Amino acid sequence: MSKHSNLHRDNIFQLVRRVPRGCVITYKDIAQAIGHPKAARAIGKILNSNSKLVLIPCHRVVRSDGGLGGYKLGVTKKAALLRKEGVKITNNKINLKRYKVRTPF
DNA sequence: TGTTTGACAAGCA
DNA sequence: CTGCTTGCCAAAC
Repeated sequence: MSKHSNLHRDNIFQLVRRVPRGCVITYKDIAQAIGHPKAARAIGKILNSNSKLVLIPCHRVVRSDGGLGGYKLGVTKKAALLRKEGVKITNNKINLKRYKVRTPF
């Protein structure tokens, strides 16, 4: 059950899985990490296929402008999860300077 | 195999 | 600051 293009997909999921509680990462950061700086748009599409929402905290993936982005179960749910982890959201925006992970990639 | 679709991003008016 | 346009990439049609 291994298709070749799943390599990136798995990279993405494993990367997101490392994002600690109370922190966020951007779609763009992920794109750069897998070697496709311009593929941010495709990241969301791939995360959308994430079936293991509990194992992979994709609610911690947000837009590079601090916007929430989307979520399989709706942005409302996403915002609730983030707030529960201590991430403050003001006017539907997140302070990346404060919550974004320090790139250990 | 060509076209359309999105959980994006950057530039510009 | 807000809204529109163009570029990108993987997956679904």
